[in-house]
Amino acid sequence: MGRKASVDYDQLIESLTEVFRNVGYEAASLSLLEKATGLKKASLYHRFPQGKEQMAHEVIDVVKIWMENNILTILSSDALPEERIELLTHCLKKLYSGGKDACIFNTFSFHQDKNSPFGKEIKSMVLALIKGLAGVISDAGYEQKESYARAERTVMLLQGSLVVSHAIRSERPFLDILNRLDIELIG
Amino acid sequence: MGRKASVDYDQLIESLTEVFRNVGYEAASLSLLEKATGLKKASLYHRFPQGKEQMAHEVIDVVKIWMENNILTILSSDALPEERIELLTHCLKKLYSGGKDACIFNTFSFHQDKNSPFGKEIKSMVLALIKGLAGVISDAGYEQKESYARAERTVMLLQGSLVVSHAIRSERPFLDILNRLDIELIG
DNA sequence: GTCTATAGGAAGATAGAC
DNA sequence: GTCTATCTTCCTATAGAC
Repeated sequence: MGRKASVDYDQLIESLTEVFRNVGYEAASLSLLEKATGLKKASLYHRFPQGKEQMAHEVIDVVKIWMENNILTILSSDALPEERIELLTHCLKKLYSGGKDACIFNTFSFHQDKNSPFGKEIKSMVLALIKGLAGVISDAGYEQKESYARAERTVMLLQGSLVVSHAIRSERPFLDILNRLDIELIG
Repeated sequence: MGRKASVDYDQLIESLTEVFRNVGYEAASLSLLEKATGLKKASLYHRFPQGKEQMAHEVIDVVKIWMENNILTILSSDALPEERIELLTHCLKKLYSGGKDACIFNTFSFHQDKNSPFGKEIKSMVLALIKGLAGVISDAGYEQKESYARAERTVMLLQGSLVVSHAIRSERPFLDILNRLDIELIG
């Protein structure tokens, strides 16, 4: 009785991430996190002595590093803008499971306190993403101001398409936007 | 001691709405709802015997009626498309407090259970909004398919701009989209 | 129709055995 | 490093006085 779980850190964070981003921080109870990770509460506290808030912070940190190593690396590569956008498209499709999963940028923006403990990290990630996209657009020949506007607009469309996809329970809106990513960015 | 509150139904629903849409269903504890409404838990249960879930349902119902009587009425009026869009813009600006408030379509799409008890209502509201917008676009001369695509895209942009505005803690992205509403819809 | 008081359970968090 | 058992706090919900 009482099988031991033993999960490596990456797997652990991945499970936590899935819960946090799909139900939100407050609704992510330790019971849900137990089920998702296969670890008991006490084990989670052993790994994250500060509890749920620490879990969320580490989730955000890992997502940030993932974004830097994947999205932002793709965007700042020396490939052609069209090729970078093609890679980005596949990356986003996988990241959001084709529209089924929510985005942490959205989820973690809701909080009981007006100023959530995650606000600063989320803000810097969103701004970094917009900046990265603006770089590709600039490389495609647009001037800086227009590049930033297009980048921000594309982030809005992606976020909005996820909201609409979840609301109407269809992945089509998200996939439609993904398929037009090149047009939105540099078309 | 123990001042009586006595709040009329509309004021009550408005207070509940503010909590629900800004922190989400799960995080909207009765304590928060008490503070927002000025009524004690037992009084809230007197008004809503089914508890929190009933409160949320009635909030959604009132929002739906508000949407029909305001947004959808504006969109289907016999004024010029440009004039309807102008009215819509003011309406949305007020509804979301210039970008400060979140949208119930987004908030209520997150739930512990994969199938939330509010999913159907939210879905039908979002589809009704898209349909209403598509009507204006059609009236401006676009064909049906293109009208629907533009309408859906505009809803995405609005939702996405709210997400981005909250994430970067600036109302500018939302206000930017509002200022371009006419271009997005019939430009 | 509102309140105080409280039941009953789930939440976050800890102690200590293995 | 994981577990069971427990603690305390908060949450949803109810009983009953006014």
